[in-house]
Amino acid sequence: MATGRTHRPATRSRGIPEATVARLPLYLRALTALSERSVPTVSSEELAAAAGVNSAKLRKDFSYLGSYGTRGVGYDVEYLVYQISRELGLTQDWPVVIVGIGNLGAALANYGGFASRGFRVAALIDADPNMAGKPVAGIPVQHTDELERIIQDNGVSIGVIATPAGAAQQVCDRLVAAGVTSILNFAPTVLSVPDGVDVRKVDLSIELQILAFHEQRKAGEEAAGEAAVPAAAGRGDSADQGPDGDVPAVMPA
Amino acid sequence: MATGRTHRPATRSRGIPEATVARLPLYLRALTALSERSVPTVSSEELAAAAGVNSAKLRKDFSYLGSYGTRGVGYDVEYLVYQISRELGLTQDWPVVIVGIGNLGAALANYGGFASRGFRVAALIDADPNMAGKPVAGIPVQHTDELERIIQDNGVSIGVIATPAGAAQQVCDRLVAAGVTSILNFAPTVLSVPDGVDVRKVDLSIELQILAFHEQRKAGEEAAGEAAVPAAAGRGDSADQGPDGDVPAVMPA
DNA sequence: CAGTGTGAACCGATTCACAGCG
DNA sequence: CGCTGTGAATCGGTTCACACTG
Repeated sequence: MATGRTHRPATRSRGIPEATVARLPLYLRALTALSERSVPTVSSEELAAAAGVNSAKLRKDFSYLGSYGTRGVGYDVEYLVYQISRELGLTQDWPVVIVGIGNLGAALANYGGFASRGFRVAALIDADPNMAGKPVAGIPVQHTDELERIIQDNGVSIGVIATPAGAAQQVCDRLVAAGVTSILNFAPTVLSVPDGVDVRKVDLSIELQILAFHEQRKAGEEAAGEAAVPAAAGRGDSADQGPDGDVPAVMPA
Repeated sequence: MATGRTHRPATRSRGIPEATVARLPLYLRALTALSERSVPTVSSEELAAAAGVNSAKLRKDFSYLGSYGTRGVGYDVEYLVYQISRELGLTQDWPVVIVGIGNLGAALANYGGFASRGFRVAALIDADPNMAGKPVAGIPVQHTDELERIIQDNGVSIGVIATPAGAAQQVCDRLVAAGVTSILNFAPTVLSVPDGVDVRKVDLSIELQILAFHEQRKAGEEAAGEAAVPAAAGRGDSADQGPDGDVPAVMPA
């Protein structure tokens, strides 16, 4: 869906399915953990369990990247870490700016997962003049007026929006005008962007609402007779942790 | 994917596709905005634009709920708000607990989107004794020791984990043992839970990594000749904002 | 012979296109 | 006549099952 129309119909050399791309970070995390424990190789079965997917899917995913395994043995952990990092573009480091330094923005700024993996928080930006200069996560907050200069000076192409919903579109427009081409949006709004700009959305309340839906189902089904809930032994580790599970949601808009 | 095996093979009365469920909150938000502006009816086209999806998908989605529209006219905003709220189970209100009151936990506690839509933050829980008693978003933080009691006293069935990765599984186990059956996990770990418990995951760094992948693609393709990037007129509002775009990711695990 | 790599079957979701209705 | 509702076509992704290989 997302990857809408006319998204590169040609130059279709190595087309990795979006669903696969969305899982690569998952594999990468699991592999990194193995790497830290100096595990040399893993089987698809083991790695799949660690990443929370099933092994057939994992093997299929890797087959899109190339044949990096050894039959009868498994995958070389270090090698795979490298290949996936490269595929995701994490061998270079990406400067990102975070706009909107409220609780959420601060949480993002402090989030270790960014710095550790190819991302560098180039600047924190907020509209509140009182915030200007204050350090958050060791980085001084700068005023929105500086936005364009910051983007350009640092060659930023990825922006994170953590502002209130009302400000999001305006911030988005300025980011895009200044040269940002990928946006991670935490504000609960639909952003409209020109063609060629990718937007991903993370929406906290939507996730809860989806859980509520399923929760309601569970409650309703107790009554509905039937041998409901087979209640197979606890701790069924195998199944998909369906991350965002999902489908990517990137769109040229 | 997520909705793995043997998930209610029977009692298949009103089966709403997971992909549709994941979009209902989106429609609901757009409808709420229209409702506040006292707009009485919308066409599928208009509503789809406001929600960031295409109209065919929206109509198909609504068709799973029933025939709530009027041909030649559109949908009644108020009525639809009610129907979707009911379908999502938001007419009742769900007490939730947030475990791990760091920056992220605090951001979640302050997040207006929860309280406004069927959710009530019943308690904030943190392992740090120094946090105990401190109010965050007007709610006093309680110590982890109280977790089981809090869950039971408040009949909490939905828990939010915003702890560091290392603590997540342990917290999860305790939540589940105390009776929680839906978990929203912000910690970058794969949680394993018994059958019948739903887990949804929100992972900040994964989203960025997916953006990086696409960003890298864009950079690479400039060189690769070809009439790349047709650059259709700016601000293409129609296309999917593919929210989490996604596929649900709920799993009985 | 254990475990990868992959064609083929399957399944759910999206899109198309138009019949049906207010 | 305009817009909904939906069967049919299509697409992308997942699962199956097994041939192949180190």
